[in-house]
Amino acid sequence: MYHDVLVRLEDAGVRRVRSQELARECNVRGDRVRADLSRFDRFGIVGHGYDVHVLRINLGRVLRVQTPRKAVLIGTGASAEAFLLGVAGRMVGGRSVEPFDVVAGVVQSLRVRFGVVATEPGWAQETVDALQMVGVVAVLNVSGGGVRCPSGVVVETASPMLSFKRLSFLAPRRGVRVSG
Amino acid sequence: MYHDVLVRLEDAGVRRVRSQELARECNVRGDRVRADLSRFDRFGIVGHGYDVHVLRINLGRVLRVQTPRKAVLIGTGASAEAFLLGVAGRMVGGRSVEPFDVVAGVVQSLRVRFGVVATEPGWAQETVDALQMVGVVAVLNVSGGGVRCPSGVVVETASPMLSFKRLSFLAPRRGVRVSG
DNA sequence: TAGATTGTTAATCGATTAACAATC
DNA sequence: TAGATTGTTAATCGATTAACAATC
Repeated sequence: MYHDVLVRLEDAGVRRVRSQELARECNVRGDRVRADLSRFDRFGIVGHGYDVHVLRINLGRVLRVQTPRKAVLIGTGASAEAFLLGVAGRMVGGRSVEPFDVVAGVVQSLRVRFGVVATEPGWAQETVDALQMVGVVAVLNVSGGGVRCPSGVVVETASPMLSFKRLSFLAPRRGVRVSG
Repeated sequence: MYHDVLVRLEDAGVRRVRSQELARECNVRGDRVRADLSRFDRFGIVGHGYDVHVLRINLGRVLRVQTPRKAVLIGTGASAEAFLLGVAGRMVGGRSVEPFDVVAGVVQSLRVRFGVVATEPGWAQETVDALQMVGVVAVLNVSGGGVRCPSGVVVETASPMLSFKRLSFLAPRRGVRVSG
């Protein structure tokens, strides 16, 4: 979240940022930003805030987004296309459809560690299990299906349906005030 | 999360479910499920677990997903299409492109409370602000852009880029064991 | 009655908030 | 030196876990 904002700020030519400004962009409080960042190191200059570039680089290192990561995307439908568009910011060319065994072989020999599951919902579990078998350790599940995560694997599920149910519960209701 | 699983179970014809089984599907523990559910009511039968249908209905009521909710989707690109596909489970027909003022008028007069922002990233903030002005109280932001949420509005941002950065940090690294 | 499983209470843990000393 | 802002410590809060009594 902070990293995203820092990238935006740097692109906009901003040099210096205070914890409160960063907080505002992220809908949190200034002390929360400082507490979070200081878990890793002292990135700021007391009395002056943070150097945007320096903080972006350091946070990138912490998140390990500096070094390129090989990832495999399983699925051919609209979710797959939407994911590619969302990550690359543009349409990505060059696809071919291969049997899963072939894909698994490539994943294994190239030591791919990250996976995105964009299959039909009913195939999500099987796909994650298969990816785990060939060495994938982190999976983003955008299939809409549920997944029990095998040991040794981190699974993050992103589903518009789930997000919508959460919103439906969290939406402010007239006359009801919720703390936090 | 629980509601999603219950819908799947009911579709599969399952009548009864124990907290541990529900937990397994959601990658949590049985006592967590019981603690969560009992925040709202006593849905279960001691010694026998939960009736899938009864629990689904009750949880649906809590989440307010039973009553249909009017929502407005702003945006015409692939994110918008992908969202529709993800929610409806199929392609949805019947679109027309209207000036935003017209859309705002319709939102206001139909008292639409939910919004999905699938514009280009740079327009997300402006769109959320405009929706707030015409009475929207909950927004799902799938634009890829950042949004500061105006008061009185709940914003949930879903971004593949963000999810990927999180995974990149959480992914198990050889030799490092993390608690939790 | 015996066995199973919920719902609740108490204990633990971690995350957020508040306050402020350190220091640029 | 004065003002601003970080990083840290202590206090608060809420969420998770553990244990078990209640009861179907």
